[in-house]
Amino acid sequence: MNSKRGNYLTTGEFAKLCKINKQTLFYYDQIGLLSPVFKNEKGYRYYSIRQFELFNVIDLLKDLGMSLHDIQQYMQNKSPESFLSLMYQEKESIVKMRQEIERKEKIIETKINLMEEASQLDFQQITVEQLPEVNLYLSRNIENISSEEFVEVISDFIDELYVSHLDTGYPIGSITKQEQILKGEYTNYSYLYIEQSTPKKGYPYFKTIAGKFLIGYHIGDEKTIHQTYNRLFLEMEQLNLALGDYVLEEYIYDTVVKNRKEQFVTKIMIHVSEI
Amino acid sequence: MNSKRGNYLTTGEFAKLCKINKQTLFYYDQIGLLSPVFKNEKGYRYYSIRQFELFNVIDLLKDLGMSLHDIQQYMQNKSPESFLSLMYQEKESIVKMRQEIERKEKIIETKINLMEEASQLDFQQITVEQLPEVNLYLSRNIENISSEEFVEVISDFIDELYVSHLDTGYPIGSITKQEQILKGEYTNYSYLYIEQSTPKKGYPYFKTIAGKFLIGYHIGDEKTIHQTYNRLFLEMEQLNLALGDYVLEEYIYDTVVKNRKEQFVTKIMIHVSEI
DNA sequence: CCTAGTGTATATAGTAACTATATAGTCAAG
DNA sequence: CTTGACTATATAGTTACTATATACACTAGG
Repeated sequence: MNSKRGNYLTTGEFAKLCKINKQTLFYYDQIGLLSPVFKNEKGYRYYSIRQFELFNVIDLLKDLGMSLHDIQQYMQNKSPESFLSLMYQEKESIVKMRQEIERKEKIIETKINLMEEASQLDFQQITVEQLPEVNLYLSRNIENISSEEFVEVISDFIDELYVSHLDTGYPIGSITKQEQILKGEYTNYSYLYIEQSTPKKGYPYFKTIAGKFLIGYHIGDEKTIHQTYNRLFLEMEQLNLALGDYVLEEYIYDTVVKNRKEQFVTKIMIHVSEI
Repeated sequence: MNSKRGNYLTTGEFAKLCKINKQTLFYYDQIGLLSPVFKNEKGYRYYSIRQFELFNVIDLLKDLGMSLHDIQQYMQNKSPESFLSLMYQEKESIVKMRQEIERKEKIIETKINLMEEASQLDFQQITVEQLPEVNLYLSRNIENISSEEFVEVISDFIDELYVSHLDTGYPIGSITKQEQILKGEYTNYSYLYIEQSTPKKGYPYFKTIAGKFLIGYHIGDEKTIHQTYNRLFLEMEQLNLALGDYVLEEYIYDTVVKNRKEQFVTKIMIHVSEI
């Protein structure tokens, strides 16, 4: 039974088992991470089946983001105790990884929903809609702000999105107050915001928005947005609607899906009230 | 408002926002993946806040395993349609990634449990235990097999573990039939197995095992395992127990946690019956 | 026994995606 | 007008492979 070679595997066989390139095994041997149990007089490598379990652990640690160097450090002074504490540590890190993946899955779902919705839209159409409550996470106020301050606010805002996991795939939008709109300063925004499916309790800077909105779309660069505003104001007049407290702007198609600014599409939502 | 620089970010600012190395942005510009909206006459780069959303998408795709080259390919002919189909594709791949992570999380949990249990064991102790039902996934028969056949069976077995996701962190064990044990051929195994917390229906090669077992531990190389068997047989005699149908062997401490073979620990479970 | 085909080995170079270092120009504040 | 903190380019180094070139070994068929 189990003759000559005595249950050992050649490099090729072992590589196939591990589903990796044979060269990788040479490499692992070279750096001393995983060497065959013995080499014969011709230099042929022979691996034991037990080393497959070792390879699996190495592969696991690698997938969890550990460098080959660090894995080797562990392997050099391995013990049941150090293995156990390593596993506890990796358990923590994999939980974080899973949560990250789950977040990204949600972001992708949101992007899919947004794009599917967008594809159904007629950008020429102007509509009036009663918006149900929408939760917005706001930046600090950015009215009449300098470049330097703007950069700081943006950075803080995005850092907050990052640490509090508030980026769920929605675009960053902007709020402009009635005051600026009346002055024709359409790009003198008051706040940046990002929509949230559910409001997070205990955070400041949350605003819940609802009411009647006139919705239209601007195609092209931000610089020409006043034309679209004029078109929308005309429509408001005809419908006997007055400008409400603020206007929301959101990119529908931006640099992510279009090459040229002239093709960008911005959704403009004007808060309105009956006259 | 929003004076001179007009809401643009320098490379350093943008890098900080994206939480990446500034050099990486130079690199992305160089390979044409993500270039600033403009460079001034001194060569200074300026990024727009909208490019942050683009960076986020690039980063997302990168994390999902897409190469920078492929991301660039997409970016060169981007459109709402191609973005949508890319997202559908990535949604599928991220679901698979999540399932992989969940599997690895379970494997780590199993390893932790096994190591915690092992640390409580006294390897000198010989016990008799009534084992509740345990589900084992078996390899093909490997009695009196040649090296070549052994390699083939092992490969098929491990491939099956791989494709059917049967590796849940338990060690690979071996079953030896009474027949071989009586002949003193302790390493003429009949099957390899891996324990399963729940049996998968519809798979052949599943065996459910239960009954009375005499359990002892062999410390050291496989070659000296007959000594431990003799010790266990002596104990069986004293307890008036007869050898049952088979013996199970499992590594408790192997090459994953110990450096030298002399330190390996094998759990030996001898199926027994009252005389 | 020879040969073809498949395997093994080493050595070396190439790759992706950064990352670090060296050198030099820019800019704003005191 | 200098100092310190930025910007730039060019080039080399890093990690973890991956491919290629060359040579030796082993096995099965004629």
